[in-house]
Amino acid sequence: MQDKIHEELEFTLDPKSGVPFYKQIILQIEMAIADKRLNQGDQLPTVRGLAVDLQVNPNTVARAYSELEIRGIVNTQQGTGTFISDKKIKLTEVERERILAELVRGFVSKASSYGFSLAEIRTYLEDLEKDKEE
Amino acid sequence: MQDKIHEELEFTLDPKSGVPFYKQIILQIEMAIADKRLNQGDQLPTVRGLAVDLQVNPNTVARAYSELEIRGIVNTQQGTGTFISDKKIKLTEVERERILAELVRGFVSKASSYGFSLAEIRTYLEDLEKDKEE
DNA sequence: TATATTGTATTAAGACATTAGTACAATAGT
DNA sequence: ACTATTGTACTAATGTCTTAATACAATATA
Repeated sequence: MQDKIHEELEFTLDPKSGVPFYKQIILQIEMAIADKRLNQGDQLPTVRGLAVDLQVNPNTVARAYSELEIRGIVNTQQGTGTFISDKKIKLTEVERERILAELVRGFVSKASSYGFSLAEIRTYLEDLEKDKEE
Repeated sequence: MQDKIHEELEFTLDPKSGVPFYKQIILQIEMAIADKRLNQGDQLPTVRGLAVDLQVNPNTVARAYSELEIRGIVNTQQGTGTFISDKKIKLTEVERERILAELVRGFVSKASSYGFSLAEIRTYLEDLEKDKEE
């Protein structure tokens, strides 16, 4: 048993968005991790619990958790629950670098096609960092 | 009529990748733009020509071009061809900012969920820039 | 060792995505 | 005008995605 479930997560689904339910769940968990509302060891809502809240089939929640598990972002244990994993002990620096490179590559190629330069993107990120500090 | 078609583009398709043909075409064009192998005004291979080269139906190439056209990345004219568009005269600064923000938002939230910090991502981009200069 | 709680597996329905076949339409250049 | 060259529309076949129904399995804990 680890930490308690964060009640303040407040997941919601938008059926009109065209984004599949399970992807919306993944995105909201990613966001919560980025915002530090979810941290290592935190328990996610249970598959069943979240399914009831969101009024979807448990499989839909399970699929979201399953994708996050494949990525190493959560750990799941039957009978126990699903928890934000402690990635630091699982990924080597080489693996981290490879994943980041892959993420960045896809992002940069898309941004470039819109006419954004590498420098422009970096500057934008710098501004984002400054905003966070304030 | 504008510039000649770049012969050195060398598009290829990997049927085993699981990525749809039309998406592979889009990605390779985005890459070529990022690498400056394609620049404003350049003509892309014709729908039919590329279809023959890649051994796919013309509609598959047309679909790739069509998506790029919707994004404002290429301009298409029947009887004439498809060309890399001059985005600078079409997008306002506000629109540019909005698009970049949207791209970055998705990317950062995903990267964060893998445990990458904003600072780490920015540093990685800086290194990329330095590599390009060399 | 019950039994409640947690996640998992299988299947099927419906919608959507992907591609090819074929025919059509607009423009350029003679 | 003619004709070659360019992109486009329509349709059908096939596969994939998304979700739900339902039943199953592992763990925790009383």
